[in-house]
Amino acid sequence: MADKKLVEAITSMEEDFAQWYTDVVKKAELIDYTSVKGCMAFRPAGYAIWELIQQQLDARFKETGVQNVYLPMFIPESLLQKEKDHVEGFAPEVAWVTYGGGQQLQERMCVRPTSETLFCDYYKNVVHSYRDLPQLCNQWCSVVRWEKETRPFLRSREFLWQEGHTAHATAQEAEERTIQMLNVYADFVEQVLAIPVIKGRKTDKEKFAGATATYTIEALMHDGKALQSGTSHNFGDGFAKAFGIQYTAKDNTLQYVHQTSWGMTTRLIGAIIMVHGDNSGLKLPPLVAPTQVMIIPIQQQKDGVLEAASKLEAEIRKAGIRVKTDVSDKSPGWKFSEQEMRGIPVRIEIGPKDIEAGHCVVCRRDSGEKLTIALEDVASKLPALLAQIQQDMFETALRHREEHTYTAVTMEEFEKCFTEKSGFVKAMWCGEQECEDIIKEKLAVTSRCMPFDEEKLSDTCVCCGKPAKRMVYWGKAY
RNA sequence: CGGGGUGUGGCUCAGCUUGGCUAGAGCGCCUGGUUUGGGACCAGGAGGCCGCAGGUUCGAAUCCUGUCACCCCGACCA
Repeated sequence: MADKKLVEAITSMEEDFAQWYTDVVKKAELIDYTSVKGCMAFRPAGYAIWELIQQQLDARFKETGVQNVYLPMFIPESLLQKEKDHVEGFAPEVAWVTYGGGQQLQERMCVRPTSETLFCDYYKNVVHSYRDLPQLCNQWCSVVRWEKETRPFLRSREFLWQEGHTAHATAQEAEERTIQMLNVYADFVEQVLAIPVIKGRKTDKEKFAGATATYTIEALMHDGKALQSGTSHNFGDGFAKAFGIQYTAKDNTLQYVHQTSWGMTTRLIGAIIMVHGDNSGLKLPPLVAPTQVMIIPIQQQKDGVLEAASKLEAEIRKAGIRVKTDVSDKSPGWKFSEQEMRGIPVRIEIGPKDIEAGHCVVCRRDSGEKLTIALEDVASKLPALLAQIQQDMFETALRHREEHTYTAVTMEEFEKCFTEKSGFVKAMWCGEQECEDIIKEKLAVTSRCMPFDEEKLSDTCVCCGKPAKRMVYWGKAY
Protein backbone atom coordinates (compact mmCIF):
# COMPACT_ATOMS: atom_id res chain seq x y z
CA MET A 1 0.00 0.00 0.00
CA ALA A 2 2.70 2.43 1.04
CA ASP A 3 4.86 1.35 -1.88
CA LYS A 4 2.09 1.91 -4.34
CA LYS A 5 1.63 5.48 -3.23
CA LEU A 6 5.35 6.14 -3.37
CA VAL A 7 5.56 4.85 -6.91
CA GLU A 8 2.78 7.20 -7.86
CA ALA A 9 4.63 10.10 -6.32
CA ILE A 10 8.10 9.50 -7.72
CA THR A 11 8.85 7.68 -10.95
CA SER A 12 11.41 4.95 -10.27
CA MET A 13 14.88 5.71 -11.58
CA GLU A 14 15.12 2.37 -13.33
CA GLU A 15 12.00 3.20 -15.32
CA ASP A 16 12.89 6.75 -16.37
CA PHE A 17 15.89 8.46 -14.83
CA ALA A 18 15.11 11.91 -16.26
CA GLN A 19 11.57 11.81 -14.95
CA TRP A 20 12.77 10.50 -11.59
CA TYR A 21 15.11 13.48 -11.37
CA THR A 22 12.35 15.98 -12.16
CA ASP A 23 10.01 14.29 -9.68
CA VAL A 24 12.57 14.47 -6.87
CA VAL A 25 13.32 18.10 -7.57
CA LYS A 26 9.63 18.92 -7.41
CA LYS A 27 8.56 16.62 -4.59
CA ALA A 28 11.45 17.65 -2.34
CA GLU A 29 10.36 21.23 -3.06
CA LEU A 30 13.82 22.31 -4.12
CA ILE A 31 12.72 24.42 -7.06
CA ASP A 32 9.66 25.52 -8.93
CA TYR A 33 9.28 26.52 -12.55
CA THR A 34 8.56 30.18 -13.24
CA SER A 35 7.05 32.28 -16.01
CA VAL A 36 10.58 32.95 -17.25
CA LYS A 37 11.65 30.13 -19.52
CA GLY A 38 14.78 28.38 -18.36
CA CYS A 39 14.93 30.27 -15.08
CA MET A 40 13.85 28.61 -11.88
CA ALA A 41 12.59 29.63 -8.49
CA PHE A 42 14.78 28.30 -5.71
CA ARG A 43 12.40 27.28 -2.96
CA PRO A 44 13.50 27.48 0.68
CA ALA A 45 14.58 23.82 0.78
CA GLY A 46 16.70 24.27 -2.35
CA TYR A 47 18.20 27.61 -1.47
CA ALA A 48 19.15 26.41 2.02
CA ILE A 49 21.33 23.71 0.43
CA TRP A 50 23.01 26.36 -1.69
CA GLU A 51 23.61 28.49 1.41
CA LEU A 52 25.33 25.56 3.14
CA ILE A 53 27.47 24.99 0.06
CA GLN A 54 28.34 28.68 -0.05
CA GLN A 55 29.29 28.90 3.61
CA GLN A 56 31.58 25.91 3.56
CA LEU A 57 33.15 26.62 0.19
CA ASP A 58 33.65 30.28 1.00
CA ALA A 59 35.46 29.37 4.21
CA ARG A 60 37.83 27.14 2.24
CA PHE A 61 38.53 29.91 -0.27
CA LYS A 62 39.34 32.34 2.51
CA GLU A 63 41.77 29.88 4.07
CA THR A 64 43.81 30.22 0.88
CA GLY A 65 43.82 34.02 1.02
CA VAL A 66 40.93 34.72 -1.35
CA GLN A 67 38.73 37.77 -0.76
CA ASN A 68 35.21 38.39 -2.01
CA VAL A 69 34.31 41.25 -4.35
CA TYR A 70 31.38 42.18 -6.55
CA LEU A 71 31.52 43.39 -10.14
CA PRO A 72 28.76 44.59 -12.50
CA MET A 73 26.30 42.24 -14.15
CA PHE A 74 26.61 44.08 -17.49
CA ILE A 75 29.49 43.86 -19.91
CA PRO A 76 29.86 46.44 -22.71
CA GLU A 77 30.25 44.73 -26.07
CA SER A 78 33.67 46.28 -26.67
CA LEU A 79 34.98 44.76 -23.46
CA LEU A 80 33.61 41.31 -24.21
CA GLN A 81 35.31 41.37 -27.61
CA LYS A 82 38.83 42.03 -26.44
CA GLU A 83 39.91 38.42 -26.19
CA LYS A 84 39.18 36.57 -29.41
CA ASP A 85 38.77 32.96 -28.28
CA HIS A 86 36.74 34.03 -25.29
CA VAL A 87 34.18 36.02 -27.26
CA GLU A 88 33.87 33.27 -29.85
CA GLY A 89 33.11 30.81 -27.07
CA PHE A 90 30.44 32.87 -25.38
CA ALA A 91 28.90 35.21 -27.96
CA PRO A 92 26.34 32.69 -29.23
CA GLU A 93 24.76 32.34 -25.81
CA VAL A 94 24.71 35.82 -24.30
CA ALA A 95 21.67 38.03 -23.69
CA TRP A 96 21.94 41.66 -24.80
CA VAL A 97 20.62 44.82 -23.21
CA THR A 98 20.02 47.48 -25.84
CA TYR A 99 17.64 49.87 -24.06
CA GLY A 100 17.99 51.75 -20.82
CA GLY A 101 15.86 54.56 -19.40
CA GLY A 102 13.64 54.37 -22.45
CA GLN A 103 16.49 55.11 -24.83
CA GLN A 104 18.61 53.00 -27.08
CA LEU A 105 22.09 52.59 -25.59
CA GLN A 106 25.14 53.97 -27.37
CA GLU A 107 26.73 50.57 -26.97
CA ARG A 108 24.85 47.42 -26.19
CA MET A 109 25.82 45.40 -23.12
CA CYS A 110 25.50 41.71 -22.44
CA VAL A 111 24.38 40.22 -19.18
CA ARG A 112 27.53 38.51 -17.89
CA PRO A 113 27.88 34.89 -18.98
CA THR A 114 31.12 34.88 -16.90
CA SER A 115 33.22 37.79 -15.70
CA GLU A 116 36.75 37.31 -17.02
CA THR A 117 36.52 40.50 -19.06
CA LEU A 118 35.27 42.58 -16.14
CA PHE A 119 37.95 41.27 -13.84
CA CYS A 120 40.56 42.06 -16.47
CA ASP A 121 39.17 45.56 -16.77
CA TYR A 122 39.37 45.88 -12.99
CA TYR A 123 42.87 44.38 -12.61
CA LYS A 124 44.16 46.66 -15.35
CA ASN A 125 43.31 49.55 -13.04
CA VAL A 126 44.49 48.20 -9.70
CA VAL A 127 47.66 46.32 -10.65
CA HIS A 128 50.73 48.51 -11.16
CA SER A 129 53.56 46.98 -9.21
CA TYR A 130 54.74 43.51 -8.28
CA ARG A 131 53.67 44.62 -4.79
CA ASP A 132 50.03 44.55 -5.97
CA LEU A 133 50.29 40.86 -6.76
CA PRO A 134 48.85 38.40 -6.39
CA GLN A 135 45.23 39.48 -6.71
CA LEU A 136 43.00 36.78 -5.25
CA CYS A 137 39.33 37.60 -5.76
CA ASN A 138 36.09 35.69 -5.82
CA GLN A 139 32.51 36.71 -6.40
CA TRP A 140 29.21 35.00 -5.64
CA CYS A 141 26.67 35.97 -8.25
CA SER A 142 24.45 34.72 -11.01
CA VAL A 143 25.29 34.55 -14.69
CA VAL A 144 23.15 34.22 -17.79
CA ARG A 145 23.67 31.89 -20.72
CA TRP A 146 20.88 31.57 -23.24
CA GLU A 147 20.65 27.80 -23.28
CA LYS A 148 18.38 26.18 -25.82
CA GLU A 149 17.28 23.36 -23.59
CA THR A 150 17.09 23.72 -19.84
CA ARG A 151 16.85 21.41 -16.84
CA PRO A 152 16.55 22.25 -13.16
CA PHE A 153 20.00 22.78 -11.58
CA LEU A 154 21.80 21.09 -14.47
CA ARG A 155 21.25 23.68 -17.13
CA SER A 156 19.30 26.90 -16.70
CA ARG A 157 19.52 30.25 -18.42
CA GLU A 158 20.39 32.01 -15.21
CA PHE A 159 22.38 30.12 -12.62
CA LEU A 160 24.06 30.89 -9.32
CA TRP A 161 27.75 30.30 -8.94
CA GLN A 162 31.01 31.56 -7.62
CA GLU A 163 33.78 32.67 -9.90
CA GLY A 164 37.29 33.13 -8.60
CA HIS A 165 39.71 35.27 -10.59
CA THR A 166 43.34 35.65 -9.73
CA ALA A 167 46.30 37.49 -11.19
CA HIS A 168 49.89 36.49 -10.53
CA ALA A 169 53.41 37.66 -11.26
CA THR A 170 54.60 34.42 -12.79
CA ALA A 171 53.32 31.58 -14.93
CA GLN A 172 54.37 29.13 -12.28
CA GLU A 173 52.39 30.88 -9.57
CA ALA A 174 49.31 30.91 -11.80
CA GLU A 175 49.64 27.21 -12.53
CA GLU A 176 50.07 26.47 -8.82
CA ARG A 177 46.93 28.45 -7.98
CA THR A 178 44.97 26.68 -10.72
CA ILE A 179 45.86 23.31 -9.25
CA GLN A 180 45.40 24.52 -5.68
CA MET A 181 41.82 25.59 -6.37
CA LEU A 182 41.07 22.35 -8.21
CA ASN A 183 42.21 20.56 -5.07
CA VAL A 184 40.01 22.78 -2.92
CA TYR A 185 37.08 21.83 -5.15
CA ALA A 186 37.85 18.13 -5.13
CA ASP A 187 38.25 18.12 -1.37
CA PHE A 188 35.03 20.05 -0.87
CA VAL A 189 32.97 17.85 -3.18
CA GLU A 190 34.29 14.65 -1.62
CA GLN A 191 34.24 15.73 2.03
CA VAL A 192 31.11 17.89 2.11
CA LEU A 193 28.96 16.57 -0.72
CA ALA A 194 30.19 12.98 -0.30
CA ILE A 195 30.71 12.69 -4.05
CA PRO A 196 33.92 11.06 -5.28
CA VAL A 197 35.57 12.87 -8.19
CA ILE A 198 38.22 12.28 -10.82
CA LYS A 199 40.71 15.12 -11.01
CA GLY A 200 42.34 15.81 -14.31
CA ARG A 201 42.99 18.05 -17.24
CA LYS A 202 40.65 18.75 -20.14
CA THR A 203 41.80 18.05 -23.68
CA ASP A 204 42.21 21.10 -25.93
CA LYS A 205 38.85 20.32 -27.53
CA GLU A 206 37.08 20.55 -24.20
CA LYS A 207 38.94 23.40 -22.56
CA PHE A 208 37.49 26.80 -21.64
CA ALA A 209 37.32 29.58 -24.25
CA GLY A 210 40.50 31.59 -23.81
CA ALA A 211 42.31 29.26 -21.42
CA THR A 212 45.73 27.69 -21.93
CA ALA A 213 44.74 24.82 -19.65
CA THR A 214 41.49 23.72 -18.02
CA TYR A 215 41.38 21.34 -15.08
CA THR A 216 38.22 19.62 -13.99
CA ILE A 217 36.65 17.38 -11.42
CA GLU A 218 34.35 14.80 -12.94
CA ALA A 219 31.71 12.85 -11.05
CA LEU A 220 29.67 9.84 -12.09
CA MET A 221 25.91 10.03 -11.67
CA HIS A 222 23.71 7.11 -10.73
CA ASP A 223 22.61 6.56 -14.34
CA GLY A 224 26.22 6.22 -15.47
CA LYS A 225 26.50 9.67 -17.02
CA ALA A 226 29.31 12.06 -16.17
CA LEU A 227 28.88 15.51 -14.65
CA GLN A 228 31.56 18.15 -14.80
CA SER A 229 31.37 19.44 -11.25
CA GLY A 230 33.93 22.20 -11.10
CA THR A 231 36.62 23.68 -13.32
CA SER A 232 39.81 25.61 -12.77
CA HIS A 233 41.48 27.44 -15.66
CA ASN A 234 44.95 28.75 -16.29
CA PHE A 235 44.86 31.68 -18.72
CA GLY A 236 48.58 32.24 -18.96
CA ASP A 237 49.10 35.84 -20.06
CA GLY A 238 46.59 35.76 -22.93
CA PHE A 239 43.97 37.93 -21.27
CA ALA A 240 46.65 40.17 -19.78
CA LYS A 241 47.94 40.91 -23.26
CA ALA A 242 44.46 41.48 -24.66
CA PHE A 243 43.54 43.84 -21.82
CA GLY A 244 46.94 45.35 -21.10
CA ILE A 245 47.31 44.19 -17.51
CA GLN A 246 50.95 44.99 -16.75
CA TYR A 247 53.02 45.57 -13.67
CA THR A 248 56.50 46.83 -12.97
CA ALA A 249 58.69 44.02 -11.69
CA LYS A 250 61.46 44.25 -9.10
CA ASP A 251 64.00 44.69 -11.87
CA ASN A 252 62.04 47.68 -13.24
CA THR A 253 60.85 45.83 -16.33
CA LEU A 254 57.21 45.89 -17.48
CA GLN A 255 55.59 42.43 -17.27
CA TYR A 256 52.21 40.92 -18.04
CA VAL A 257 50.32 39.17 -15.24
CA HIS A 258 49.33 35.52 -15.40
CA GLN A 259 45.72 34.76 -14.56
CA THR A 260 43.42 31.98 -13.41
CA SER A 261 39.71 31.53 -12.92
CA TRP A 262 37.68 28.80 -11.29
CA GLY A 263 34.00 28.18 -10.74
CA MET A 264 31.40 25.93 -9.21
CA THR A 265 27.66 26.29 -9.61
CA THR A 266 24.24 25.29 -8.35
CA ARG A 267 24.68 22.33 -10.68
CA LEU A 268 26.28 20.72 -7.63
CA ILE A 269 22.80 20.36 -6.20
CA GLY A 270 21.88 18.36 -9.29
CA ALA A 271 24.91 16.18 -8.62
CA ILE A 272 23.83 15.57 -5.03
CA ILE A 273 20.42 14.46 -6.27
CA MET A 274 21.77 12.19 -9.01
CA VAL A 275 24.57 10.60 -6.99
CA HIS A 276 22.82 9.94 -3.69
CA GLY A 277 19.07 9.93 -4.39
CA ASP A 278 16.89 6.82 -4.50
CA ASN A 279 13.32 5.89 -5.32
CA SER A 280 12.08 7.38 -2.06
CA GLY A 281 13.52 10.74 -3.02
CA LEU A 282 16.41 12.94 -2.07
CA LYS A 283 19.26 11.82 0.19
CA LEU A 284 21.28 14.68 1.58
CA PRO A 285 24.76 14.30 3.03
CA PRO A 286 24.52 15.63 6.62
CA LEU A 287 26.95 18.47 5.99
CA VAL A 288 24.64 20.07 3.42
CA ALA A 289 21.32 19.06 4.94
CA PRO A 290 19.41 22.18 6.06
CA THR A 291 17.60 19.92 8.51
CA GLN A 292 19.81 17.08 9.73
CA VAL A 293 17.39 15.46 12.15
CA MET A 294 13.60 15.37 12.02
CA ILE A 295 11.76 14.34 15.15
CA ILE A 296 8.41 12.72 14.45
CA PRO A 297 6.13 12.40 17.46
CA ILE A 298 3.79 9.42 17.45
CA GLN A 299 0.31 9.85 18.93
CA GLN A 300 1.26 13.41 19.59
CA GLN A 301 -2.14 14.23 21.14
CA LYS A 302 -1.34 11.96 24.09
CA ASP A 303 -0.08 13.61 27.23
CA GLY A 304 3.64 14.09 27.42
CA VAL A 305 4.54 13.18 23.83
CA LEU A 306 5.04 16.70 22.47
CA GLU A 307 6.75 17.73 25.68
CA ALA A 308 9.20 14.85 25.40
CA ALA A 309 9.81 15.63 21.71
CA SER A 310 10.39 19.26 22.50
CA LYS A 311 12.84 18.42 25.28
CA LEU A 312 14.72 16.08 22.97
CA GLU A 313 14.81 18.73 20.24
CA ALA A 314 16.34 21.26 22.63
CA GLU A 315 19.04 18.81 23.71
CA ILE A 316 19.90 17.93 20.13
CA ARG A 317 20.03 21.57 19.08
CA LYS A 318 22.39 22.24 21.97
CA ALA A 319 24.73 19.65 20.47
CA GLY A 320 25.03 21.87 17.39
CA ILE A 321 22.74 19.84 15.14
CA ARG A 322 20.12 21.29 12.80
CA VAL A 323 16.94 19.70 14.12
CA LYS A 324 13.20 20.13 13.68
CA THR A 325 10.06 18.47 15.00
CA ASP A 326 7.15 17.73 12.69
CA VAL A 327 4.11 18.70 14.75
CA SER A 328 1.75 18.93 11.77
CA ASP A 329 -1.49 16.96 12.00
CA LYS A 330 -0.47 14.53 9.24
CA SER A 331 -0.30 10.84 10.05
CA PRO A 332 3.09 9.43 11.13
CA GLY A 333 3.31 7.42 7.91
CA TRP A 334 2.94 10.59 5.90
CA LYS A 335 5.66 12.30 7.89
CA PHE A 336 8.05 9.38 7.37
CA SER A 337 7.62 9.51 3.62
CA GLU A 338 7.92 13.28 3.62
CA GLN A 339 11.17 13.18 5.57
CA GLU A 340 12.57 10.60 3.17
CA MET A 341 11.48 12.56 0.11
CA ARG A 342 13.22 15.66 1.44
CA GLY A 343 16.40 13.75 2.13
CA ILE A 344 16.69 14.52 5.84
CA PRO A 345 19.55 12.26 7.05
CA VAL A 346 18.11 11.15 10.39
CA ARG A 347 14.60 10.61 11.67
CA ILE A 348 13.71 10.17 15.29
CA GLU A 349 10.43 8.51 16.22
CA ILE A 350 9.15 9.14 19.71
CA GLY A 351 5.81 7.94 21.06
CA PRO A 352 4.19 6.87 24.33
CA LYS A 353 5.84 3.42 24.25
CA ASP A 354 9.29 4.99 23.84
CA ILE A 355 8.77 7.55 26.54
CA GLU A 356 7.68 4.87 28.96
CA ALA A 357 10.80 2.83 28.11
CA GLY A 358 13.04 5.91 28.20
CA HIS A 359 14.29 5.62 24.65
CA CYS A 360 13.46 6.58 21.05
CA VAL A 361 13.88 5.09 17.58
CA VAL A 362 16.56 6.65 15.39
CA CYS A 363 16.37 5.85 11.69
CA ARG A 364 19.04 6.52 9.07
CA ARG A 365 17.89 7.86 5.70
CA ASP A 366 20.91 6.46 3.87
CA SER A 367 20.62 2.82 4.95
CA GLY A 368 17.16 2.61 6.48
CA GLU A 369 18.76 1.16 9.61
CA LYS A 370 16.77 1.67 12.82
CA LEU A 371 18.48 2.08 16.17
CA THR A 372 16.94 2.23 19.62
CA ILE A 373 18.77 4.77 21.73
CA ALA A 374 18.21 5.88 25.34
CA LEU A 375 16.78 9.39 25.45
CA GLU A 376 19.61 10.76 27.56
CA ASP A 377 22.22 9.46 25.06
CA VAL A 378 20.67 10.73 21.82
CA ALA A 379 22.18 14.21 21.73
CA SER A 380 25.66 12.96 22.50
CA LYS A 381 25.51 10.09 20.01
CA LEU A 382 24.09 11.99 17.04
CA PRO A 383 27.23 13.87 15.93
CA ALA A 384 29.09 10.60 15.45
CA LEU A 385 26.10 9.06 13.71
CA LEU A 386 25.86 11.98 11.28
CA ALA A 387 29.59 11.74 10.58
CA GLN A 388 29.17 8.02 9.94
CA ILE A 389 26.34 8.66 7.50
CA GLN A 390 28.44 11.25 5.71
CA GLN A 391 31.29 8.75 5.41
CA ASP A 392 29.08 5.84 4.37
CA MET A 393 27.39 7.91 1.67
CA PHE A 394 30.79 8.71 0.20
CA GLU A 395 31.81 5.06 0.30
CA THR A 396 28.59 3.98 -1.37
CA ALA A 397 29.04 6.54 -4.15
CA LEU A 398 32.67 5.50 -4.58
CA ARG A 399 31.68 1.86 -4.87
CA HIS A 400 29.09 2.73 -7.49
CA ARG A 401 31.68 4.64 -9.50
CA GLU A 402 34.20 1.83 -9.29
CA GLU A 403 31.61 -0.69 -10.38
CA HIS A 404 30.81 1.52 -13.37
CA THR A 405 34.34 2.31 -14.48
CA TYR A 406 35.65 0.14 -17.30
CA THR A 407 38.83 -0.25 -19.27
CA ALA A 408 39.04 -0.57 -23.04
CA VAL A 409 42.09 -1.31 -25.17
CA THR A 410 40.48 -1.87 -28.55
CA MET A 411 37.76 0.11 -30.30
CA GLU A 412 35.56 -2.96 -30.19
CA GLU A 413 35.82 -3.13 -26.41
CA PHE A 414 35.33 0.60 -26.20
CA GLU A 415 32.10 0.54 -28.20
CA LYS A 416 30.85 -2.42 -26.22
CA CYS A 417 31.34 -0.49 -22.98
CA PHE A 418 29.06 2.28 -24.15
CA THR A 419 26.45 0.21 -25.92
CA GLU A 420 26.03 -2.47 -23.27
CA LYS A 421 26.86 -0.54 -20.12
CA SER A 422 27.12 3.02 -18.90
CA GLY A 423 29.81 4.73 -16.91
CA PHE A 424 33.37 5.93 -17.21
CA VAL A 425 35.65 4.16 -19.64
CA LYS A 426 39.40 4.45 -19.31
CA ALA A 427 41.24 4.23 -22.61
CA MET A 428 44.48 5.37 -24.23
CA TRP A 429 44.52 8.29 -26.65
CA CYS A 430 46.96 9.54 -29.29
CA GLY A 431 46.37 13.20 -28.52
CA GLU A 432 44.68 14.07 -31.83
CA GLN A 433 41.36 15.87 -31.83
CA GLU A 434 40.33 13.85 -34.85
CA CYS A 435 39.96 10.77 -32.67
CA GLU A 436 37.84 12.68 -30.13
CA ASP A 437 35.62 13.83 -33.00
CA ILE A 438 35.21 10.32 -34.37
CA ILE A 439 34.33 8.93 -30.94
CA LYS A 440 31.82 11.68 -30.32
CA GLU A 441 30.23 11.21 -33.72
CA LYS A 442 30.00 7.44 -33.32
CA LEU A 443 29.01 7.07 -29.67
CA ALA A 444 28.01 10.53 -28.36
CA VAL A 445 30.87 10.13 -25.92
CA THR A 446 33.32 12.87 -24.97
CA SER A 447 36.67 12.91 -23.25
CA ARG A 448 35.99 13.86 -19.66
CA CYS A 449 39.57 14.39 -18.58
CA MET A 450 43.17 13.25 -18.63
CA PRO A 451 43.45 12.20 -14.98
CA PHE A 452 46.33 13.17 -12.72
CA ASP A 453 46.46 9.54 -11.66
CA GLU A 454 47.32 8.08 -15.02
CA GLU A 455 47.67 4.40 -15.86
CA LYS A 456 49.28 2.83 -18.87
CA LEU A 457 46.65 0.51 -20.30
CA SER A 458 48.33 -0.14 -23.63
CA ASP A 459 50.71 1.42 -26.15
CA THR A 460 48.19 2.50 -28.76
CA CYS A 461 45.26 4.88 -29.16
CA VAL A 462 41.93 3.14 -28.70
CA CYS A 463 40.57 4.88 -31.78
CA CYS A 464 43.29 5.10 -34.45
CA GLY A 465 45.87 2.60 -33.19
CA LYS A 466 48.73 5.08 -33.37
CA PRO A 467 51.10 5.40 -30.41
CA ALA A 468 49.21 6.61 -27.34
CA LYS A 469 50.19 9.70 -25.40
CA ARG A 470 47.66 9.95 -22.61
CA MET A 471 45.09 7.96 -20.70
CA VAL A 472 41.65 9.51 -20.88
CA TYR A 473 38.41 9.04 -18.97
CA TRP A 474 35.57 8.94 -21.49
CA GLY A 475 31.87 9.21 -20.81
CA LYS A 476 28.46 10.47 -21.78
CA ALA A 477 28.06 13.85 -20.20
CA TYR A 478 25.28 15.99 -18.82
C1' C B 1 17.91 24.88 -33.81
C1' G B 2 16.16 19.46 -35.61
C1' G B 3 12.80 15.22 -33.93
C1' G B 4 8.78 13.71 -30.59
C1' G B 5 4.95 14.91 -26.97
C1' U B 6 1.53 17.87 -23.95
C1' G B 7 -1.72 22.21 -22.86
C1' U B 8 -9.08 21.15 -19.36
C1' G B 9 -9.79 23.72 -10.94
C1' G B 10 -3.44 23.81 -7.05
C1' C B 11 -1.68 18.62 -9.18
C1' U B 12 -2.53 14.08 -12.36
C1' C B 13 -5.83 13.24 -15.97
C1' A B 14 -10.96 11.73 -18.48
C1' G B 15 -14.14 13.94 -22.15
C1' C B 16 -12.28 15.40 -28.33
C1' U B 17 -12.52 10.17 -32.90
C1' U B 18 -18.63 10.94 -34.21
C1' G B 19 -19.68 19.25 -32.15
C1' G B 20 -25.47 19.51 -28.44
C1' C B 21 -28.57 20.66 -21.97
C1' U B 22 -25.39 22.88 -15.93
C1' A B 23 -17.53 20.22 -18.26
C1' G B 24 -16.24 15.31 -14.84
C1' A B 25 -12.95 12.08 -11.57
C1' G B 26 -8.93 11.12 -8.16
C1' C B 27 -5.47 13.65 -5.25
C1' G B 28 -4.67 18.30 -2.77
C1' C B 29 -7.18 22.57 -0.18
C1' C B 30 -11.04 24.52 3.74
C1' U B 31 -14.64 23.17 8.04
C1' G B 32 -16.30 19.62 11.81
C1' G B 33 -15.52 14.94 14.02
C1' U B 34 -13.06 10.17 14.75
C1' U B 35 -7.82 8.71 14.26
C1' U B 36 -2.15 8.33 14.79
C1' G B 37 4.57 3.01 15.35
C1' G B 38 5.13 3.39 7.19
C1' G B 39 1.47 8.27 2.85
C1' A B 40 -5.87 7.10 8.08
C1' C B 41 -11.41 7.59 7.80
C1' C B 42 -16.43 9.87 7.69
C1' A B 43 -19.51 14.09 6.53
C1' G B 44 -19.86 18.81 4.36
C1' G B 45 -17.64 22.81 1.30
C1' A B 46 -14.74 26.09 -2.03
C1' G B 47 -12.39 26.14 -6.68
C1' G B 48 -12.40 25.76 -14.10
C1' C B 49 -15.33 31.44 -19.33
C1' C B 50 -11.16 23.94 -21.29
C1' G B 51 -3.13 27.99 -23.15
C1' C B 52 -4.12 32.31 -26.50
C1' A B 53 -6.15 34.51 -31.23
C1' G B 54 -8.96 33.93 -35.39
C1' G B 55 -12.32 30.85 -38.41
C1' U B 56 -16.43 27.13 -39.61
C1' U B 57 -21.40 26.41 -37.32
C1' C B 58 -27.90 27.71 -34.96
C1' G B 59 -24.25 25.79 -31.37
C1' A B 60 -16.97 24.55 -30.26
C1' A B 61 -13.07 21.80 -24.70
C1' U B 62 -14.33 18.85 -29.22
C1' C B 63 -13.51 20.57 -36.24
C1' C B 64 -9.92 24.09 -39.19
C1' U B 65 -5.83 27.86 -39.29
C1' G B 66 -2.31 30.48 -36.72
C1' U B 67 0.32 31.41 -32.34
C1' C B 68 2.49 30.84 -27.47
C1' A B 69 4.26 27.96 -23.50
C1' C B 70 6.15 23.71 -21.25
C1' C B 71 8.27 18.61 -21.14
C1' C B 72 11.38 14.62 -23.39
C1' C B 73 15.37 13.08 -26.98
C1' G B 74 19.51 15.09 -30.00
C1' A B 75 23.47 19.38 -31.31
C1' C B 76 25.91 23.43 -27.61
C1' C B 77 27.22 24.38 -22.67
C1' A B 78 28.59 24.77 -15.80
